[in-house]
Amino acid sequence: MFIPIADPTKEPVAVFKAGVVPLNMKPQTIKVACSNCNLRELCMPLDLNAEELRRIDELVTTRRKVKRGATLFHNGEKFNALYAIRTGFFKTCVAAEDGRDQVTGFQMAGEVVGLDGIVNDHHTCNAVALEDAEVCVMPFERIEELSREVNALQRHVHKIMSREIVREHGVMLLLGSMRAEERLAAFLLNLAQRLHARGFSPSELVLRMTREEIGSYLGLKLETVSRTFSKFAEDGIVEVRQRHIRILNTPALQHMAHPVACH
Amino acid sequence: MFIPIADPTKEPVAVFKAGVVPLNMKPQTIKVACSNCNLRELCMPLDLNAEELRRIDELVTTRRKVKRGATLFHNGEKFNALYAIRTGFFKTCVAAEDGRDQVTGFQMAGEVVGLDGIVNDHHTCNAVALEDAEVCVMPFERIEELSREVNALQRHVHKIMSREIVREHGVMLLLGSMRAEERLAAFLLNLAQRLHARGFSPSELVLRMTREEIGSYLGLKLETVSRTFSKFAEDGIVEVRQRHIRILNTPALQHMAHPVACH
DNA sequence: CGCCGCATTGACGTTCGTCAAGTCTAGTGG
DNA sequence: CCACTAGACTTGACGAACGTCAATGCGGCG
Repeated sequence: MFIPIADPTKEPVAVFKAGVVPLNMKPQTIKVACSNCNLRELCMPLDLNAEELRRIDELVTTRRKVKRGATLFHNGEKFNALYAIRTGFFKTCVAAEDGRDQVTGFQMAGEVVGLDGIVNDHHTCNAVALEDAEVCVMPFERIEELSREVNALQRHVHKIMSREIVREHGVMLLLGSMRAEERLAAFLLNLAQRLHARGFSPSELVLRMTREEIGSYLGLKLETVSRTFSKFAEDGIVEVRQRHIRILNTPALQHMAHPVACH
Repeated sequence: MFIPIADPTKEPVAVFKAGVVPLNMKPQTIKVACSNCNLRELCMPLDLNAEELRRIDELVTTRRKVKRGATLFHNGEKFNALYAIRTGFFKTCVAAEDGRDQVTGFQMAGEVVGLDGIVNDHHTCNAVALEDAEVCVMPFERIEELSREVNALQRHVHKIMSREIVREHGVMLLLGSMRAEERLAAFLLNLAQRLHARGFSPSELVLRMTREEIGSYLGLKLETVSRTFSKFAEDGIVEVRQRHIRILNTPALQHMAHPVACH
């Protein structure tokens, strides 16, 4: 099956609890270099020797907190850096000049945002935190410099960009040829799978975005999203309580997401 | 205005006739190194010194002819190289396992295809020639090697990938929130603009793809594409004779593509 | 406790998809 | 050079899916 949303788990990844830190350390004393970050498997290359690991630590100059509702970067802003999400949840959206806007993705811990800014040296979309978040700032100049010397990093950067392109192909398939139920099913499965890869339950999730944001991403109106949730609930496929979702019947949901495999 | 399809003209580009070569040379004697290719401004970085230009010529190992209807690469195939289109016209499409497929883009001379293959070392879509075509084969290993040494090339590769991401954002906006007329208008304007940048008329174009392929790209059925063409013709905005299109009223078309800018 | 934003649900309308018939054109072979 | 054919395109009638508008419900936060 083709999974239409970002999938960093294509490369083997250890399962862990995101955000868990030893209780006997105060938060501000925690050394958060990439080399000992528990998200390293998600946002950094795997096969690094000690020397390379040390150099990779130079990539992140600062970290930055972004409050819920605040923007990490916005359309038109000068592009300087890519951002690796440490904690929190983002949406990215592009705006048509007539005011409509389209959510182009939802990003969570370990994923990288900002790739849109490279072409024109300015960002072409907005990245908005859907919950309080923290990101690692990686100046692009430094990424380019370092990836000339560390082959694994160069390869990694290429893969991250290619992965985003492939993800968007999947979204195009979804938007271009799926019906409402198929879209929502694919969306839920993808979210669940990404959360599962981060150590959360594979069947229980809390949506960080509104029905309207889901609708924008899926090319549907919020009422249609709501109705489709209700239909899934009636059919006993998921349990829906506001933003709390429990997937009761994963195979059924998968079957919805890929329709008529057999005629 | 947001233009939802690949736009290599964001960087300044000389206007020229594609495919024009001196008549006194036999085709097979033509030396086609990047350094003297008339498409260089489109697929290669601009600011290279003589030494770098020479090295760039090493990028293209071979050229490959692809007959109309044949595939350049297909889903599942091992990824080895990126391809710069010298002549001809391609579509790329992803397939859902149930048989539906979605056209993800149309590519013409000077554009690069194959980026989807980098993540998993295998292509995830098909690239099919819509007319007899010729491509420059650029082994990806070599691209990576060389871009470690030629900064402008490194930057260029990053930009090409980022541009593709931004293009796809535009397609998502189109698929997610535009109506049929808006989609087709945006599509025609984009095609015309890209052809214009290659030295063709800004208002007259020959479609290389079927109504069905246009429909797949735009998330519409072929009948809807056909009807929308007819409506544009009735309104005197374009003249349609099969695949020959003449844009009679560009501003009107632009107005269709961005709807209600003012309420 | 009350308010406000988000979510749900219903009734109705529009757009686009489906099905079907018919036309045009480019390409093929006699 | 012309007739034939298959594929592509057009057009119409109808229906389904989703959007729109509106009323109501719910829950979290101050």
